[in-house]
Amino acid sequence: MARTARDQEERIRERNRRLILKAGIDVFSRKGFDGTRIAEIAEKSGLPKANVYYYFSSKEEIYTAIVAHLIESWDDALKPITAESEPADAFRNYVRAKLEYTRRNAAESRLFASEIIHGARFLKKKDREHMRQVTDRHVEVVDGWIAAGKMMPTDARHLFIMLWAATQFYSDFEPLACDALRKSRLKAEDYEKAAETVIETLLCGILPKA
Amino acid sequence: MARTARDQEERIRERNRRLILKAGIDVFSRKGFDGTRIAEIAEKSGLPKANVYYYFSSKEEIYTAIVAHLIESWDDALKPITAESEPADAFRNYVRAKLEYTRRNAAESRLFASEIIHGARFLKKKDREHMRQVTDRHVEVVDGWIAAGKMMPTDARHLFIMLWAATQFYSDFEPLACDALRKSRLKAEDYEKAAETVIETLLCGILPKA
DNA sequence: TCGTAAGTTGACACTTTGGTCAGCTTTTGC
DNA sequence: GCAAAAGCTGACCAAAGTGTCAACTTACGA
Repeated sequence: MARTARDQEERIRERNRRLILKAGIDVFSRKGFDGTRIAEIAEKSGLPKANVYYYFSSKEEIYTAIVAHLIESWDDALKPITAESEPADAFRNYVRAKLEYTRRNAAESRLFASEIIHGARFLKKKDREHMRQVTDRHVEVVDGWIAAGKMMPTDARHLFIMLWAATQFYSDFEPLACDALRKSRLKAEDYEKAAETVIETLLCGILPKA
Repeated sequence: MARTARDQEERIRERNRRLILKAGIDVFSRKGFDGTRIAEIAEKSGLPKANVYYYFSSKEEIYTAIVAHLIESWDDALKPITAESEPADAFRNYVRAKLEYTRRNAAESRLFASEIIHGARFLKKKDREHMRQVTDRHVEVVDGWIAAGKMMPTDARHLFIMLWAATQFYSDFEPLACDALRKSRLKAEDYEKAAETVIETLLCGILPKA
């Protein structure tokens, strides 16, 4: 038999933990930390409540596990920003990748947004430091582009904030986005149009060329 | 004596309701709807809990009163966008006004952001419709500018989303903004710099002119 | 000054909910 | 096959938190 004891054990652990975390993302993102009841996570994951506590020792532990995990997964979206690439291509790809990511992972995105809005209570020092360093590295890249005359002189840090803000908005504040666009739901094509507008506005400006 | 009975009565009512709403903004913005305990609002407002329930029949009523009130106060920030003004001036003034407003009213801003992120559960139909109509009117103005050749053709609705996103970010996601800017706290000058960057980026684009 | 309405409040009832636990079943390693 | 470890779970508890209430005080109007 191919599956060893250890294998099987890990399989059960992993499967159930994943079920719990997945249900947690769903509920936490809709209700926030305090609004979430473990009973609902248990229900969603198809496990009895006591079983949830067998794998996680507290509500906070589930929550922080989710937050920590999704921070890692964001690094990918920033990949397009490298010193070797051309600014125009890099920003185009970044905006597209980020919008696509938040569209597909809207729940995680909202969960994180809610966490930050309420003061980043449960965001671990380590994870914050990681994000700061990733930002620093990308700021350096942009400053390099500016020094090389490939870009107008701009404050790179504020620029990244604008990019983050614009790309998060559609998923995090979906009700507002829907209202502003006069749509009942956002579809892939709305995100396409969003990417287009953000990119065009950023790269070309909104005034007629002098 | 100038103050009549009616006056006095209103004075007490108004004063206490205001105390409660003010405390509510503070606590709701930090803890969210579910994380907020009426006891804490009572404490902050210096009133006993039972007295809070004398003026508001439920937690939800306090919350929705706050949300409804702050939606009105936002209309002011959009004042600069009128058909008569020049696009460049209008956007400049709008961004400045909005950033200044959110800086001074960060708690309200976060409270509203949290409400939207969690699905706008308590946002009244009437208030949503009001916001939609305000947006519509401003979209018409921008479309007018475009038709008159004063602006590059751009999707006005996505443009307003970008503006909203960028101007809300610094207050709503202050911890992230601090990290990105490598500051421990945001000061007025940081908002100044933010306004500058947003305006420059929007109006001129980030690439060297062709 | 006195009756009435408004305002105040400590104590309490009731529900929700995070977390525990003791005993059970299943799986594993040998 | 069997002991030990891992996994499972219904029942329970204590804390917290919303909303109520009946009695009390203050303010007002005539």
